[in-house]
Amino acid sequence: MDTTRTGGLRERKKEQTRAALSWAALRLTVERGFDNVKVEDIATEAGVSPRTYNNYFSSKAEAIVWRHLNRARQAADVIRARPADEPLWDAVTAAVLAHAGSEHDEPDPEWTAGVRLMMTEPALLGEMHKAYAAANDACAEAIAERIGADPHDMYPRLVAGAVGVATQLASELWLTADPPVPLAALLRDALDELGGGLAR
Amino acid sequence: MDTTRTGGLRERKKEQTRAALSWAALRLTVERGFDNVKVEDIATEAGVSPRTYNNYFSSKAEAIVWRHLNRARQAADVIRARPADEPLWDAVTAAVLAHAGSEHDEPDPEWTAGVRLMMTEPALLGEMHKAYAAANDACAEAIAERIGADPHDMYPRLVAGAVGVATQLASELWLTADPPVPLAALLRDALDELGGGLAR
DNA sequence: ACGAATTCTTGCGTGCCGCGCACGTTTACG
DNA sequence: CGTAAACGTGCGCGGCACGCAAGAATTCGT
Repeated sequence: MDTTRTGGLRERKKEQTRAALSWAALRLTVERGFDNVKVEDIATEAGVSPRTYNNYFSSKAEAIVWRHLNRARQAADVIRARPADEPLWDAVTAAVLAHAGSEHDEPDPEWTAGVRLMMTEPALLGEMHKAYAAANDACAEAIAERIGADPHDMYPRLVAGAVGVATQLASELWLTADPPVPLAALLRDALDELGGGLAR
Repeated sequence: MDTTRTGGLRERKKEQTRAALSWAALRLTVERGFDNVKVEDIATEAGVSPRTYNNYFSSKAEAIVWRHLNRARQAADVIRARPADEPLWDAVTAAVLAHAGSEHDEPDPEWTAGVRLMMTEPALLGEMHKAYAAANDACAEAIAERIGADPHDMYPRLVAGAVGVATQLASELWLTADPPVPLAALLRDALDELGGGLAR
């Protein structure tokens, strides 16, 4: 009876409208600019009441960033999927690189537009950083599992945080690179630098 | 005629009211909680019109975090003040440690309350992360100067970002440490780990 | 298979916030 | 000392987040 693996029919519908909402918010904001979009527009676009919109997201920014946050969270699963005998840093590096579109660019213009929007619009910067922080926590948990540490310890969270910084920085440089540069290369550079030690 | 080094009489008055505003916002929010404080209260507390408040800060969160941001910016100057022959990482480490209350704790309860508030109240998290990002940019600029690199290069910004993560993480662990631990120790641990390389 | 209970959606109303506009006052400068 | 620029302030508007309660849809027990 279940079309997907998650049983609840109701939950699937919820996630579906939530995704539609976030998608509509992103699309409209890219088209018109952040403050030329009213909540009513987003709700209408997704076929829902404006009031319902606020049952899913408590701010415009939250709706827009949600997709990006979801994607960032998956990085934790990719880390978990790495072979257990791999050294931690190699596993993390490989996971991040694999998660960010292996080696050749498939820019996915819709997604890059989203990233560029987040970094451009000041009203979204805060929410973006919150999303990165949440993703870092998820990664820290995965890393802690892997090395058998407490998720509240310093080391796993430090590693996760450093990876987050590298990702953010690589993304930003990638967006503003005048001769386009593959994202994977930037990521690898940043991660290698962190892995090798900043004191040199 | 000038009581301080910055000449403009007008500018000093501006910075003064801005500081008063930020201080009032912080104090009231610590006392009553974030959404039990109205802008009118903050403005009244600082002896200014509510309308004027919005000429200085465009949101409650911005006002509260402003002091913290200002303090974080100073870290860049501390880095610049380090002897030029010192290796980069040592200079950065020393600067951060010196900037965060050398070795023995002078908790400054007013300030710790502010930090705890920022990390507790979800409505402030976004603005806090934005502040850290701005501070990172300032530090990256100082670092770039020191090593004679372009501020837009990857390396200085990576170093600054890593330091920012270490600072954030150390602060958080410090606030939630059941047997109190000196902040400097946590900072040193995090920075050493980053300096020595995360691949081990 | 059918009715009850839980959950979701929606309309309405409220309080607050950010900001544009215009005017009076204060400050800087020649 | 007079002119011009910058600042503070009152007024008002559009929008947003959310509490509340009623209606609709879905799940579950039997």
